Formats: sequence, structure tokens, C-alpha cells
Amino acid sequence: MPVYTDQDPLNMDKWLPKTLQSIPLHTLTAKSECAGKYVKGKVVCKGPLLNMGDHVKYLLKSVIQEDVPKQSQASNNISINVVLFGGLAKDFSHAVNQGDVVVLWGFTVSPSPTFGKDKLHPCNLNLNGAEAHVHVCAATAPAAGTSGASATVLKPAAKYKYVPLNALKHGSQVNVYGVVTFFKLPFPTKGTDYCSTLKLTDPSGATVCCTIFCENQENHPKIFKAGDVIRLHRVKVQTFGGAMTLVTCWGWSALTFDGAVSSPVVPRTNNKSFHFSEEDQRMVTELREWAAHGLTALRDPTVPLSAVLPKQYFDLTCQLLAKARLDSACTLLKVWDGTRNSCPFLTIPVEPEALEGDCPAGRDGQNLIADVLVYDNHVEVAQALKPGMFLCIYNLHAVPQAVPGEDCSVREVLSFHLHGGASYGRGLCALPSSSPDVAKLQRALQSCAEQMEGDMNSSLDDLSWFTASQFIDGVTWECQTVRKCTHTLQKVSLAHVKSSSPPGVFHVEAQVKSYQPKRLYQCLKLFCSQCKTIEEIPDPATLRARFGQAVRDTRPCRAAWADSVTTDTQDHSRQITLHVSSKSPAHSDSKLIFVQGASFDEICHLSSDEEFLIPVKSSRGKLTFLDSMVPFLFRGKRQFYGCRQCSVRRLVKCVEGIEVWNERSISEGLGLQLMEYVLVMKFELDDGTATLEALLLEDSDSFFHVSAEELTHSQEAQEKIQKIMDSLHPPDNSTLQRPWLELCLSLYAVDENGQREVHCQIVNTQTRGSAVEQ
DNA sequence: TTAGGCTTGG
Repeated sequence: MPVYTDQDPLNMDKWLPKTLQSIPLHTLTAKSECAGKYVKGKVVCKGPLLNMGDHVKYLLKSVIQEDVPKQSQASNNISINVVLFGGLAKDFSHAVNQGDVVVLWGFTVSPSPTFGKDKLHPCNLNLNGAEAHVHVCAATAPAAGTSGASATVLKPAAKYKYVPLNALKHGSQVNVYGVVTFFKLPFPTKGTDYCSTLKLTDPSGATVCCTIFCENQENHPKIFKAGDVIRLHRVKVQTFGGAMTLVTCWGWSALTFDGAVSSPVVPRTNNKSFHFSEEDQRMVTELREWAAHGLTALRDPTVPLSAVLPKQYFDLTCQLLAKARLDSACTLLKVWDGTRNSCPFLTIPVEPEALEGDCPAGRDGQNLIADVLVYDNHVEVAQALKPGMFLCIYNLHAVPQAVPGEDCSVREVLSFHLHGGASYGRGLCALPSSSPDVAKLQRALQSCAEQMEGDMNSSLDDLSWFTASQFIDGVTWECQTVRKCTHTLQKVSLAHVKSSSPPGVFHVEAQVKSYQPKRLYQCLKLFCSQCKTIEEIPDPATLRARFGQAVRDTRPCRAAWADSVTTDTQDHSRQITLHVSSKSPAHSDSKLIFVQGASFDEICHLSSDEEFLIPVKSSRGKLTFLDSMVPFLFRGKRQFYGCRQCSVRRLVKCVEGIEVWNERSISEGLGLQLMEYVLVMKFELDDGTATLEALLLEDSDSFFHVSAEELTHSQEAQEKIQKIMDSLHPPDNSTLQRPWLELCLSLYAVDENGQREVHCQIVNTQTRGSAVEQ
């Protein structure tokens, strides 16, 4: 957390980046350029830490006052309100006391809404997100026995120095950045840990081997290919065989990044929290650039199936179609990458019931679908894979085999073996959907699928096996999202969004870490577009009770514009009167019926698609609408509500002059404000740099391609949304399987009960996929 | 503690 503390005021400046310049508080205006500027002042007032309960979580207000020489003329505007948000507010609350001197930078300035009252300063300083920094010099040293939490925060934040790989000293502990030139996936050791080995290089020209020991395979650095960038913290330098090597020791940590120059700088890690700054962003970008131009010796062993030669060892990026366990030491994986080899592939005969997943049979697949035999230590990984996953198989061996042909001749086919052991980095792993290689693979698969679709002679004309959305990626294909806005914005990190001031629109790439509510019916709300009120939808029991009170008075009531019919209920306890409007649009078979005295269940029973039913009651001889949030209109299974705030009319009036009857025209004709159904969901987004809560509200219909109103009565619509949510956030909650989503986010401020709150909404974004676009 | 790249095999 960027709250740095120091006991010595003289030391303060050593923490400040050299590029920062001081800006005196009394010169600060709402138009001041704050980038690269810092302010310094004594904390004269520190407010309580407020828990906001939204994505900002915490808020803390403080007042600082700058130290102005007594003889100075500047006595106005030397104090200013400081508003801190989120984790920074929490840290500030722990680490800072009244009387401390603070240096703040990375802030924004906004007009002070309280200037009229407090006369402090026309502006407020806002500190939010990763850009914002607080450096505090405590007025007095913290007393012995302070709480553990304070002690933790009061430790000066680590400043990371990275040692070039040619400057490693035996016995030291270092932080390094490097480009991976070789790696072995984690394998079990004779001890308690898994071991993975890496070979790193950097612009210093040195190449260093690195050994990672870690008990949990998942926590090993996530390297997918040579060229990936890694940052290692707290690793030990050892000499082995006359060369420097790096070995993990207590407290080590690693972040890895895709090595492609064009891909977003998103760290891969399982760590819940890690330090990641602008400097890291710059380091990764520079290493990528250097590797792309200066690291010519880096050979990419990845070969598409179309270019594989007999006897070749190669890395394959592919999709798993099906798998079968052949014996305890061998598992068969049927894979494809959308390319064809000139040489046919050996097909391993398997009983259909032994095969997990679907795989089309036929000659057309003989040089397209590769049967990979996975041996020994790799079987365990292979068994955990699911059809649809994207894989990288390292050091796969293309073995030429002679098989008898149809005309008794002998022909050569290729069989594929992933032999046992870990030499040459042999192994296999599932690739995350965010990988640029997966995007490339998906394009190849799609293009191949389209070609086959156009080929009448293809024996693989049953395209369901790869176009079925749940199959093509099991988890990611159908539910990746696409932005439908026209903004041309650079993608930014969630940390950037969090540190930005509203209003703003951002393009991000993120995964759904969690979402709420989990039950669909809890997502549905009523929304008044006029007064923006959001209301819960009453459940049937509540509606029964509300109707029960309203239908007690069933005294006859007549309306001149309706034909009225009265009938007893089945138990003769009440009378139900149907007032059928005599005014109806020309050419309309539908009827508008005002139903007096019916219970909720009775009106549901009476309701059909042909009629519009409006529950009414008698009040002093006049027909009035039922009150307290019950549907004012029933049509078949659909129920419509009026807004309590905006619908002032109580008396039922004659509906005439309407050309077409629908819920909207009828509510307007009756003088009621129709409430819309909306789907409200809160997503917790995560891109590795930060998590951010974002609402799906106004654009939820287009996001899901389902109207919220449809959800109220359509089982099919409900299942569709559930399926989409299961894909966006797989129920098994594996990070690896969560798809990455392209999103357009709108950041805005709302004023609620005098408190300014920052909200974020997912806008202009749609889920995509064959099933959704139908 | 462990491993310390470097195959040719079903």
C-alpha cells in the first residue's frame, strides 16, 4: 500500500521521486496541473474511517495545513480538505495521526462543496487508487505495544531494486526481471516440493538458470512459452558449476507476463496481493521490446500440425476434442489446431464409450485431428483436462509409422507421443483464454470450420462438433464479450480505472471474480425511467396479502364507459365484478377488463393473452386502482407495475383514443407511469492489477440478448442467462477457466444522502457466441 | 530437503 512512513522528517525527501515538484496549497486551484506535483502539510484534523459498502469500500476525510512562515503574506487557503478512498483511506486511518506531517502526490483536485461553510479552501484533494501516494512523518514515535495492524502499516514500504543478471553476487538475495528462454513445468522432487526450472536472460547478455521449489504446483510461476517475461522477488544467488544460479528461498514471489509486445501487461499470479507499479509496467514493456529485437537466438519450438515433419520434436498449441485412458501409463488425447498436414495421422482405435468428448470420425479428419499418446508422469495432467480446453504440449514427438494401406501397399502415417520424463521441457498444460496464442488458435479453428462448412465433399459436414458453443471451448467461446461502442480508447488496467476520477469511459480486459446475486430472480428489479427509482418485485405471498386487503370492499360500482358483469366467487364469500371497457381500438379483438373484488390467484387464473386485466377496487362509489405495489395490469403470465412516485392518478378513468393496445399505451391512457423490468447484477472484476465492482444495469438486456421482462415469465430466457453466467464465471471457480472479457466501463459519481459515491457500470458490451447470436 | 535442461521410447 502506498502509505510510506518515516520517523525522521529529514528523511522525507529521500522517498520522493526526483521528478516531483512541490505545489503550495495556497496556490492550488481547480485548474492546477497536478501531475508530477506534491503537497506537504500537517494533519490538523483526521475524520473517522467510513465504510461505504460499495466498490470504493472506505472513505476518510482529513484536513492538512501547510507550514507557512509567519512573516509570509499567504494566510488564506493554507488548509485543505483531503478525501481518501478505498485501501488508501484504511491505511491512512491506521498510519496517520493528527499532528503528523504528510506529503501527498498522485491526487486530483475538485471544487470543495463545503467551502461556503468551512472557508478552508475552494478545492478538495482526492486520493484514490494506485496512483495516489501518502508519505507520512509521524509527529511522535509510535508507543511500544501498538497493535499488530499499526505496526505492519508503519513499516516503510519496500522499494524494489532489480539486479541485472550479469551482476549477481553469490550468497545475496535479489529481485530480478528476465525473459524466459527455457523452462520445465513443475515436477515432483524427492523432497516435499515440486520443482520447476527456468533459464533467464536480460539485456545484460547474461543467461542464468533458476530453480523454483514450491509445494503447490499452482503457485509456481505460470510460464507458457519461451519469451515470457518473469519478475522474481527475494531469490537467492548460488554458484553451481562455476555459474550463478537463482533459487527460491523463504518469502520469494513471482509474477509472469506474456512476452508478446502487443499483449496487455497483465501479471499472471496466484498471489492475493502483490506490488505492481508503473515501473513494473515499464520494465515489462522494455524487456518485451528488447526480446523482440535483440534476442534473435530465442527459438520458438511451436509448430502447427500442418508443418510437422516426421521425427520432429515440437511444441503444439491446440484444442482438446476428446480423451481416453488407454492404461495406467498412457492416455490418448485427440487434438486439433485447425491446420492439415500432407501426411495422414495414425488413428488409435478406441471404444466410443471409453472416449470422453466428441470427435468426428471419417477420412477428412485423418490429417486434421492428431491422436496424441501421453505417457507416464504426464498422464495425471492429461486426465485432469476437459474436452474443449486449449493446450500447449511441449516436446511432442512426431513418430513416422508404416501401416498397411487399403490396396495392400504400405503407407507412412504420423503418430504423436508425449514421452515420459521432463527433459527438453516435456509436458503439457492448459492455456488460459487470455493467452494471445489462444486467440490465434481460435481464429485458425474458426477459419478451418468455415472452410469445411463450405465444402460439400467434406465428411466432417456435421459441424455441430465444433460449432456447439459449449464444446468449442467448454467455457470461454460462447461467453466472451464484445464491445459495441464506437470509442477508440486504449485498453487500460482496472487499477487505472480505480484511480481515475469520474466521469469517464474505459476499455478494459478482465475476468469475473464473483457476481451477485447468484439467484436470477433476485437480479430482477422494477425501474422507473422517470424518477430512476429501483424497486424490488414483490413475491406472490406479498401480492396475495396486498390483494387480500384491497378486495375486502366489493360494493357494486358502475362506470358509464364499461359493461359490468357481477358474479359470486366459488365459496360465495365475495362478488367479482368485471367492468369491460366499451372503448377499444378498431380491429382489436382484445378486451380491457377492470376486475373488481378478485384475489391475486383469481386474477392470475382469469388472465389470458387475449385480455388486459386491471385489478380495481371500490372507493366511495368510484373505481380506483389497488395500492401498495401490486401489478396494475395483467396479460397472460405478464404483470406490469406503475411507479408509486410518478403515478399520481388514483381514480380509474375511461381509456379512449388509443390506436394499439399494449402495456405502454394502456398505462399512458390510464395516467400511470409504467415501471420497466431491469436486471441488476454486481460483478467483481479482476485483471490482476486490481479488483473493481461494476454494475450491469441499463445495458443488461443487450449484454445478455434477453429482455428483463422476458425473464419474468420465460423459463427459456432464465436458462439462457444462467448458462451465460456459468460460462462467465464457471461454477467450479477455477481461475484458469474464467474467460477474459472485453468490457466498456462507465465511471460516474452519484450523490446519495449528501455523500458522493463513485459507481461503475458495464455499458455497450454484449456477450457473443453462436448460441447467443441466433 | 528437493535439482542442477539436453530425448531418440511405448
